[in-house]
Amino acid sequence: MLRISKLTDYGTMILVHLAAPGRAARPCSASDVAGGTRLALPTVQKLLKLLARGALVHSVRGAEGGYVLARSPASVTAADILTVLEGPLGITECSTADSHCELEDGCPVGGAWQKINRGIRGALSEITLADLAHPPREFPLVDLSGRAGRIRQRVPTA
Amino acid sequence: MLRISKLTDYGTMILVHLAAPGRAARPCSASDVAGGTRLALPTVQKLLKLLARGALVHSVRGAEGGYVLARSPASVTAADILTVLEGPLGITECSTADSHCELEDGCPVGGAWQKINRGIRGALSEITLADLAHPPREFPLVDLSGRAGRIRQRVPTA
DNA sequence: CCATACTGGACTAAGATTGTCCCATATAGA
DNA sequence: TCTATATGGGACAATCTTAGTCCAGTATGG
Repeated sequence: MLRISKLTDYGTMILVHLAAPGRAARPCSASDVAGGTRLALPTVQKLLKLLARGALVHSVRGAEGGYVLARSPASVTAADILTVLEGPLGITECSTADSHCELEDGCPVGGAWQKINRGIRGALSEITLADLAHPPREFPLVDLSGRAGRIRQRVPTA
Repeated sequence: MLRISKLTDYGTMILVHLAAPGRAARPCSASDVAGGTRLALPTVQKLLKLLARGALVHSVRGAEGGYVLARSPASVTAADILTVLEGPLGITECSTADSHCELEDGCPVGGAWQKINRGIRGALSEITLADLAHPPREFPLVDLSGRAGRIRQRVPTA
């Protein structure tokens, strides 16, 4: 629960790939990224478009084109990524957009969700892409579950 | 994004309803709860079953039966509620159950999700049902969005 | 007994998510 | 100029999840 979508997870992987040192020099094509992340090409293409539209990566069209990180890894937070890939964050529907709540008045719960929301947003804002990209050791991995893997989309054949 | 399901939102309303002072005395039937919360009866029944199975409410069968809060409102956290209604919490699939990640090794992102996970869990553990039930004023409602309503299921007719 | 209520599960409809593909456009280099 | 390489912007179907409803079974107070 409270889960982020797989696409978002993939998108994060892509950003991490682009954040690797040296990749800021020349653009990295979608194919390159797909190869490097072992994600399926069409999916990578889709995600990169989204990331470009969200201004997290900069795109260069044409031959020799590709994608480059738009900002420094340290300045991109997890909250930024989630916002771009999943829309404005909010735990309940009401806490995001223009929602017409039929019980606005007698709804004492809303305020608390907002507080929780802020807590979550805080946690998401503390992690930057640099943190994600880099050190596997910095996070104790206290492990709420016993496993640290992640389900990945299997690449068809190529 | 990072949204909780409507069912969870409804479930929280139900708990808040049951946490009202005086309701700990005699059991409250599903119909009562539906009436009090303006949610549809079948939905309330379903949710109450889940809450009972999760040991958040205690059920009394037979005539004059119903549901009573199993613990004091102050001892039930939002994390408890979410866990019961949406299963073990975890931002990514890998962070919850037994997932077989095909890229376990070269996956530097996992650890960071765990950290984010802990931040979120912390935020969720700070809010109790008592907070949710009670004071509408205690939470500043800094308002990340401009609205504070919540979409509710419309009761058919009755 | 019988009306009241919970228990467990099945079931459908609706919606969101995933993953793929196609065509238009832009550009580097021969 | 021409061509191969890439992105841009959708459309699209398959699939999974969510939401909501309903029914047969069991327990219990009066």
